[in-house]
Amino acid sequence: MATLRDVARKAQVSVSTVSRVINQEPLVKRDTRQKVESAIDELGYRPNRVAQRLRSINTKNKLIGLVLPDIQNPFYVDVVRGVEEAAYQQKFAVMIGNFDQSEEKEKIFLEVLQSESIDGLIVAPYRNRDQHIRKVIENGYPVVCIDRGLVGIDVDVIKVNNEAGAFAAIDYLIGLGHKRIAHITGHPTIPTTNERIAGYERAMQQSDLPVDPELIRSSDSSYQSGADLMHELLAIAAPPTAVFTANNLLTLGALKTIHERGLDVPNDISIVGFDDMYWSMSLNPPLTAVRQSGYEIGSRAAEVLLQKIAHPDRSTSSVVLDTELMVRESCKARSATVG
Amino acid sequence: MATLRDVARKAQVSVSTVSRVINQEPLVKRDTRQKVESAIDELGYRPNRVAQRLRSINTKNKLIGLVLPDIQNPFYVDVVRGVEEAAYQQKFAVMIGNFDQSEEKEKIFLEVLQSESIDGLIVAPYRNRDQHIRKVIENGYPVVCIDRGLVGIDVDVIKVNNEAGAFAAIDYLIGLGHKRIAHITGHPTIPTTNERIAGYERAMQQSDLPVDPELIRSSDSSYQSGADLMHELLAIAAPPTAVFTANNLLTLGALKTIHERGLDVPNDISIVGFDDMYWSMSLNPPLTAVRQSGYEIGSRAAEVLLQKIAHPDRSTSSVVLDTELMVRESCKARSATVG
DNA sequence: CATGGAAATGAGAACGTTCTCATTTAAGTT
DNA sequence: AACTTAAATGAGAACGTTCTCATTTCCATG
Repeated sequence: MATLRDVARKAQVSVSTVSRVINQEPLVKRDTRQKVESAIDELGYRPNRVAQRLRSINTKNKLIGLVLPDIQNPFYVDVVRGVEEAAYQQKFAVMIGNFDQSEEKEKIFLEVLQSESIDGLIVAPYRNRDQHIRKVIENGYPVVCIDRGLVGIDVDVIKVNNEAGAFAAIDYLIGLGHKRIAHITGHPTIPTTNERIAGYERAMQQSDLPVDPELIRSSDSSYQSGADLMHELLAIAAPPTAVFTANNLLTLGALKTIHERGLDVPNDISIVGFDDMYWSMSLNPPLTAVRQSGYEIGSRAAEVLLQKIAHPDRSTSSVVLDTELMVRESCKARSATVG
Repeated sequence: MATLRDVARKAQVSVSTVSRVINQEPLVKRDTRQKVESAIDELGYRPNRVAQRLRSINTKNKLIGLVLPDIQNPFYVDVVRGVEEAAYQQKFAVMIGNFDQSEEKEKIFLEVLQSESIDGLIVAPYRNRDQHIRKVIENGYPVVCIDRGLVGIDVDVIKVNNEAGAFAAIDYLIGLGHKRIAHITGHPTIPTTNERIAGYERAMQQSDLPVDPELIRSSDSSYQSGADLMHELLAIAAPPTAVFTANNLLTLGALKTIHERGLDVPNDISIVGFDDMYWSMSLNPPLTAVRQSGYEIGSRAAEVLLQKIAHPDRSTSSVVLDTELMVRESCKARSATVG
């Protein structure tokens, strides 16, 4: 790789001048600039980002980190795409770390990021009292959170209106005549879970329907839990006629149980999922789902982060995006007399 | 962040000694080592990887790149997980780039990687005559390819036995009594496509079945193409009784058309897909598919790359992994008289 | 008690940039 | 022409490491 020196030698100018040309500083005469530029072209010179990074105190590093709990979740894949897109526009590189919900891996990755001297970090905290991330913030790195914030720290957050999204789903089911609506959801310590439960309850209460605690089941957000909890729900005395699942893995698990039991969607049971996936319409029947745009969340998060990097004393803010109910064919009207 | 100097000052030794301790070099007296280690602990020192990277000629960078054409494809997500796992074990960080099949983005990302002075690169070339990657190899970077190699360059490849995988799928369908078996596949310029077609043909010929060119349809590997080609296939005079789709997006597209037409899987038509997904079993009916383990491909690729980085003059090799036919419920026996 | 040699440590250049400050060059003013 | 000021360029330190080479310390041996 050619270096600044090589270019300088070739263009017969000093290293400083070449640096100025590269950084588009104005104080360079036109023909010097051209001389340098052609030398750069001839040598195929590209600045060494590592050296740039080492030298520059905090600007110019042009590298941000993205830390995700589970890259297998299609929602986060969309986030990745959104972040990359926004970052590329400003010539930032993105370092992605997926920690598979392992705290140990998360810690390692956060350390790597810091010793790579990144400019900032986008993170979807697994818990909202994540100590490792807290430490990163205390070290002075700009951080933007996705999905949920952190307790006790004022931090930028990009999230979705979970309460309203859940409300819309339940309200839709109620509108179809459902009265016994189950909710399979994640761990109750996670804020998004509570928000979704709140939306569920508000919709039920607004229509004067009872909130039966037996119908709200939570555990971790895994495929297996979805299957197990659905199993439990089908076993109770007055089983639900509709179910609202709080994320895509739970949805798939619930569907598995439903199919295993030989039940038909939507004739025997209706289902609405939180999280739309690009293949939701390929399920049979196509799934009705609450869509949250991971892409938009990612790109907004990146924009906020880049601004924060540029203006470190910018005050923190919180962006709440809307969800959209994608009505497909997994729900069916229920005559008022039944259920 | 504390630096080497800070540690040296605190431990009352020279910078060189601290460096030696960090790099586990043997020439340090036991109690000096302890003094330094406790200073490191007290200051919470972590080596600055950027500086390490700048200084070390080619060893020790501890950073590899991973370049993927489409991170939305669950197959590549598995690859990511495999690569990360193997890399972490040796304290390598992974820089992931997803270029969404855009040559421009791919080029930018490859340039970024090089100016980050990575140690090596794992790449799934979109085409097998990718000029950008070729240039990276010529620049002397160790490169391992996934899925396909590059024409005219001797490069390490980790791939799957596509021919055998396709053969198994078709042979299975033939065993069920199918005779008119369609194949929806990707662009014929892509080597994997040809290999899968070859497997298809060999299976047909082995059972003395005609290879009807009308039944083999190819275009790009998109969802839309899957839907369109399925449409075409259902319109011909003697439509197929079974279809083999060459990747997951094509499978989903084909399923969409089948469902739209009100056809039933597997009673009206059987389907086998190449690429298994974690939610394949949640489709209705659960999809029979040829499984290639992205995770294993990724981890093997990382292992080979790390070895190559450690021993640059290692000769290139090619690893071919087996596929596995996951029989579920999307295929049904066909009586010999029909079709 | 030198003394030779290994073991342990230190001094300082180097990696490729940026950035501050000094110097040179150009241009304008009287 | 002499002087002032602004524009353009250059010299060299600095970033936090590694690494070569030199120096010091230590111990065993004659």
